[in-house]
Amino acid sequence: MKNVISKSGNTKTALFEAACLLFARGGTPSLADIATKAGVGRATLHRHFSTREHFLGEMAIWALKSLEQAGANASLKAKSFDHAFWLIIEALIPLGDRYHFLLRESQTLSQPKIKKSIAKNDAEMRKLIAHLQELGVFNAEFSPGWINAVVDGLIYSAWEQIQAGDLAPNGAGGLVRRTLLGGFGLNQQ
Amino acid sequence: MKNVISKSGNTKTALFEAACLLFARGGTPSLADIATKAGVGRATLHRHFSTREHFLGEMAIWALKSLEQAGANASLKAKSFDHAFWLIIEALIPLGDRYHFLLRESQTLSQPKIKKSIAKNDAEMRKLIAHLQELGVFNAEFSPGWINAVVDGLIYSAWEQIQAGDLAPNGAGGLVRRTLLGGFGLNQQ
DNA sequence: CTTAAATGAGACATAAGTGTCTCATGAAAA
DNA sequence: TTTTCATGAGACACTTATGTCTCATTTAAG
Repeated sequence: MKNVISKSGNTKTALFEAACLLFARGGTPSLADIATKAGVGRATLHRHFSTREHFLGEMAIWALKSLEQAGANASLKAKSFDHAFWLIIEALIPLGDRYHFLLRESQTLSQPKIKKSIAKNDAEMRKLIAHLQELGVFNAEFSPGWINAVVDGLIYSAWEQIQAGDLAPNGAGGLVRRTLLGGFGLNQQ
Repeated sequence: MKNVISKSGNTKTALFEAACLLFARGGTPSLADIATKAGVGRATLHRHFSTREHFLGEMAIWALKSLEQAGANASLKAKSFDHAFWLIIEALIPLGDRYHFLLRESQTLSQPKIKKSIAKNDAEMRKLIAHLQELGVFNAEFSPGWINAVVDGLIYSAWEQIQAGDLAPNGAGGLVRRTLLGGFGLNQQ
């Protein structure tokens, strides 16, 4: 019996990762573009996914699971809610392109299950933020929804700058943290 | 002789605004979708624009000019560089969808002139940010490039929340300002 | 009121992307 | 080494979007 971590699994992952990069550039890449970027034949893509919609649906599930896994792994190492939050951010930055795909592009899919999962994770994030506000980590003056939206944007911006070579990967988590906590002002409050 | 601010001008503007909204939803809308959203016939769109590429090019120019105009108008009222910056932000938030289109979607166009103009405006923004760092408004610890990227993200996030009804338009400018200057921490620096 | 301009609708042709299929090749498992 | 599985290439059919055109209608200007 064949090892389930097969080349098939590698092929799918290569396709999903290629698609993420192409979507991050803007526009809507064709299946042919995605296959080429992944280094596989278009026929191979069609062997694994019957339609474009099917491919994007599976991709969204893959992105969701890997992001949830990254978040869960980060939370396991946490010593506090505060710590957990920053570890999650750090874990999500390298996955900024698939995070962006999940929040932006996959919304056009008619996949209530995925939308539900995204909404659930979003609600959990806002809950954590609200809790951190109670703990005095975040200013309660701001709505958790707004802080959450800003966090999403920072994760993607950091990923983009790393991609462009303008930001060192190892320093990204700290940069996002300092940006979120202190802003860019000089103690003018 | 007909008034140049004609229905033709109104038709084009309706198409550009409709396209902005559709692009903001994610995905790549068809010309038929855009025409329908704008409330005009597809043949009419094709009378004004010979190809899809032509339409998107003209749209990018329109977006660029209106954003530049909004920025220039804001700068005229400014009493200082600091003041100018915040007035520009406030002016750009309601145009968040076309700002987003310009930065994201139009990058896929093969239009060096537009890319050049976008790069020029971007450089000017970073220059203003660097100047504000010298003035002590912004913390020089952060790169102007990073601050600029965060500003772009905040403008779009604010626009999205207004669109969704989660943020009052009149309070958006102040929210972005407080976010940028103070972050979400509680004076933990 | 008349004329001109703009537009809508829809048919048709073209182009691009998608989906299916077959044959051949390469890689991996038995 | 043989067999099985995965894949590549490319042809072909289908679908969708785009681009063109004509006729009719509406709107605006004279």
